[in-house]
Amino acid sequence: MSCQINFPAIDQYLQLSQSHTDIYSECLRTSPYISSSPMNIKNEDPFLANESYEKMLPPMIPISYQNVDSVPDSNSNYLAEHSPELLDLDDMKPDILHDFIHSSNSTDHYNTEFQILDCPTNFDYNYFPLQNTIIPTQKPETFYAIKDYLKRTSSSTEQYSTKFNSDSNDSLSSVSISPPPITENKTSFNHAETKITRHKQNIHLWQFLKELLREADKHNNCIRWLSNKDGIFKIEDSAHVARLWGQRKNRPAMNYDKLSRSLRQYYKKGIIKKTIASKRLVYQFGACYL
DNA sequence: GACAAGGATTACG
DNA sequence: CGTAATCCTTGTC
Repeated sequence: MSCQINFPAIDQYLQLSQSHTDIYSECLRTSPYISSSPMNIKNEDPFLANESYEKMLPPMIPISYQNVDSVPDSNSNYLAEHSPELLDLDDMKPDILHDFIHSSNSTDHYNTEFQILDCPTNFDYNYFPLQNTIIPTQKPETFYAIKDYLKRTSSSTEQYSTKFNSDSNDSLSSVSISPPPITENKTSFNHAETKITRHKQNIHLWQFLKELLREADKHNNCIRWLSNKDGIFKIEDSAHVARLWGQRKNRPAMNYDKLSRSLRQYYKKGIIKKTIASKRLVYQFGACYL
């Protein structure tokens, strides 16, 4: 069972990798997640076999071949010679994810399942987990599916059997996700030699503000939406918001003066702007960051 | 006095 | 190098 999906970043990956036929063949051979037809998703994975996940996951891309110093087959020499020319697939994941998110957002089928909050043009892969990017509205499995996808693509050494528990204050049910099959071929690669880096979560101010806006009730309404649709919000208690920001960043000396300076730095990037009729303590997220 | 705008410098990952 | 933190000046309400 397969489905057609179009992801430019994956296209690019495949295009580049096609010149390395042997390597690409090796990718196919060693990964159960990418089919011989580039745009098809194979459903050998029990995780993907679930109908509800079928269209939601981009093909799993094998982790980077860079730094692989022992390839236990006849392609060993070829890989060793060509691996520096290959893209670091870890580096491509942001683009792939970006494609995926935008694709999901623009597809009617998914519009009712996702609420995309953040789709910055300079998608920051370092900033995970995704719960600050995607809010599950109807199908928590969808959210967890992505989360699990990221988990699996970012760390092949982790155990895949993960149980995600929903917050107690909403109606989301918990979902158990089974481990994907690890083939002999796949595990034969020396993954320990590949650079699998878990970047430390480093939240940005605009992301933090969105977080507060999402749970305004928890913070005495120190910040609230004036127009959620247009991304216009008002800081009702500047000192409180600054204090919360300072707590998050472990900067006890944070105040609104400094926080607002950081906000103004966003102007030229289009992340945040002042509203047309500029009002005190009222800001607006740029269209790409809604 | 609180906020806005933005220059300059420094800190940090 | 990018993002903030920090400090500062000038201006508005």
